[in-house]
Amino acid sequence: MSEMLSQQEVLDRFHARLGASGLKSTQQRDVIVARFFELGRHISVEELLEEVRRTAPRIGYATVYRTLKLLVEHRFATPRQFGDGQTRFDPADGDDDEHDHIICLGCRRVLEFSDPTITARIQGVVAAQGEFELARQRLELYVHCKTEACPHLAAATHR
Amino acid sequence: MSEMLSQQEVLDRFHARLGASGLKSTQQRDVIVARFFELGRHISVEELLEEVRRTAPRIGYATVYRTLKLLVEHRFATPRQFGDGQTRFDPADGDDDEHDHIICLGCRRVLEFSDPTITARIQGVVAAQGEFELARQRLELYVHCKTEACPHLAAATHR
DNA sequence: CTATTTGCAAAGAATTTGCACGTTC
DNA sequence: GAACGTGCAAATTCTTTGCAAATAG
Repeated sequence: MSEMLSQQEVLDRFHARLGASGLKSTQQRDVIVARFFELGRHISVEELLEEVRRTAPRIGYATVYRTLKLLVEHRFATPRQFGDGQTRFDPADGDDDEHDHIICLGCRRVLEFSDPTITARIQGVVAAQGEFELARQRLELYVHCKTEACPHLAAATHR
Repeated sequence: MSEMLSQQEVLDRFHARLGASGLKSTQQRDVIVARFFELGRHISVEELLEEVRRTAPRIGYATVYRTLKLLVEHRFATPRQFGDGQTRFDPADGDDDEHDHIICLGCRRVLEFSDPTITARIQGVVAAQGEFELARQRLELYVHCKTEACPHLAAATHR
């Protein structure tokens, strides 16, 4: 697990990596990327577009999609699908910085967590197999939370 | 973990559950459901439609979608998204019978596995939190496999 | 006979792409 | 000023839905 980096540091690393790939830094990209890291948690394209348009109203959603794709390719974002039909994106620091999710089936809240004992167990199992090299893991726990705010209307299915 | 049931038993249980919900058993549903359980592993709608049309060429894909939705609602199938844009469905026995997946980023093969030591650890963590009731877990390990058949062209992203 | 289901085609929703115009390097 | 990026709208892809005809109980 890598240490915490500031938004600015991550932005700088992103710029550096753009340059290294012969890509350009543009106003739109800067706004999108900055806001993405400011907000900092599993956001959908639509939410991000809305946020970004406060600063730069003429940005189109194709640009947001394209910028997020770029972020994903360079490992500054991780796409997630929790089963409600929309892809969410999590910021990452450009290295590997994974965490897992707890999703409440009632209120659709998504919490992040990370538990080294689980991770260790997983790595042990994969290593024991010997046939695979682990690239990435994804663990999602679908739960019913015990908050009053949460409608406990047994959402029986994933969607 | 529940014991193995034959296809026929699962089909019968499905019929019983249809009746109990005031739903009808039709030729199309029977063909789709039977084939789904015969094939037995994370299949896409398109693949299933193709399979089913060998027996009943006039079946439309709306029917396959609707039947799978029905199966999901009654817990005879579990929807999965591995990041290639298509929903896959896993057969289940109508109770809870979960397993996890290893997905090769190179060749897109999907293997099932289940490891009680991991599951135990997860349940321990959730229980320790006390705030959640675990409904379902999903663990996916994205790997590069060491088969020759597998193109090791570092598919860096999820898609 | 009546409610449910089907097949088709059209509608929706999420995402990608073609292209003329703008911007960066 | 050449290459890359943007915005728009149209295209794609996956999934859902409306409706008249067919079918199960």
